[in-house]
Amino acid sequence: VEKNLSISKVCSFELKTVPPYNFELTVHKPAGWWWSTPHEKFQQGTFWSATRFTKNLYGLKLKPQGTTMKPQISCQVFSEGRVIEADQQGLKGMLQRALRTDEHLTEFYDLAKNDDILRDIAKEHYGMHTVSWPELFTALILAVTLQMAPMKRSNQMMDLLIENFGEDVRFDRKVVRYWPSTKKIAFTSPEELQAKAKLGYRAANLVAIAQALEAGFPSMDELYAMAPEEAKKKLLTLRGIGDYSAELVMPGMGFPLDVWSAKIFGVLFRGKVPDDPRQAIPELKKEAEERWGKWRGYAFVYVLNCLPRLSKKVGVDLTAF
DNA sequence: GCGTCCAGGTCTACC
DNA sequence: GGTAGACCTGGACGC
Repeated sequence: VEKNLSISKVCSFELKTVPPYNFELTVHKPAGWWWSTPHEKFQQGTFWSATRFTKNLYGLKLKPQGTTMKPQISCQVFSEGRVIEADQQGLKGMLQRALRTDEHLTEFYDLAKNDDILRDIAKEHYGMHTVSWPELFTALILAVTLQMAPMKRSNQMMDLLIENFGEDVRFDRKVVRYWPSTKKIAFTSPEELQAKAKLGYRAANLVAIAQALEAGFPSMDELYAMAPEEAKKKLLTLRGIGDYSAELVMPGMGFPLDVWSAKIFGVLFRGKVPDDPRQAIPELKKEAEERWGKWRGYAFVYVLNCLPRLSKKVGVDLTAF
């Protein structure tokens, strides 16, 4: 009989963050988006999640200390075996990058003060940072399953991928279900992915992506170390990854408009839903860049996490699209 | 019940 | 360099 072996704690450290930083709003966004896996847990101020780093699975227990203005995050890492010093440092760097602990928001809030769309919502979620994805492959899975499908179907594909090809991380008396590895998907046939995860035409793309990553594609940390344009160009070489997906995979670098968000920003910028939302995407992206510059990624996240308040303000139900 | 339509894009084949 | 058409397939809808 297989035992539910729990993995044990291997290291802990503190992460200093640049204020203002609200940990809960940052990892547990009001609109419900997850940080690393849909099955991570946030209970009574503590956050249990998981990630893969240099092929190993880790359980993560993160707890905010202090306040939004004097913030710090206590991190505990759980793993099957010992973790060498280099990987500990690597994990720490990954967390800093993915939790945006070193990002100064002063400039964004100054901009928001004079912006009709952002003024109120920046105050409402003061201290909320954007995050980046811990692991590249899982971000690519999200991008691929969001393509050309209603949200319900995308969720179904992701759930089935985790259920049939993913792994459980057991630690600290919690179970966090986690995404499949690149290795697992690289050696799975598109037909099997279609049958078991209902991926449709996306199955072949996902296998090709997994194989490209297995063959030595840069990691997420390495992509963030590149110039943004170079990183995007690299992502675009992956099969099935286009403009929208590349910007979704590296949030903060662009303005990943799809048909759904184009409707929302159409209302906010022009007072109405564009007649042809897909066609309007390039113009709306340009408008966002002119209006918010390098902070457009932040504006994107604040807007999409404050739809109820914005709906009241503009008199259109933005949550209904 | 059944048929039809299309979705939180991307790629290819043609101009 | 720009743009129709095809792409899997489960729901949502009309009848």
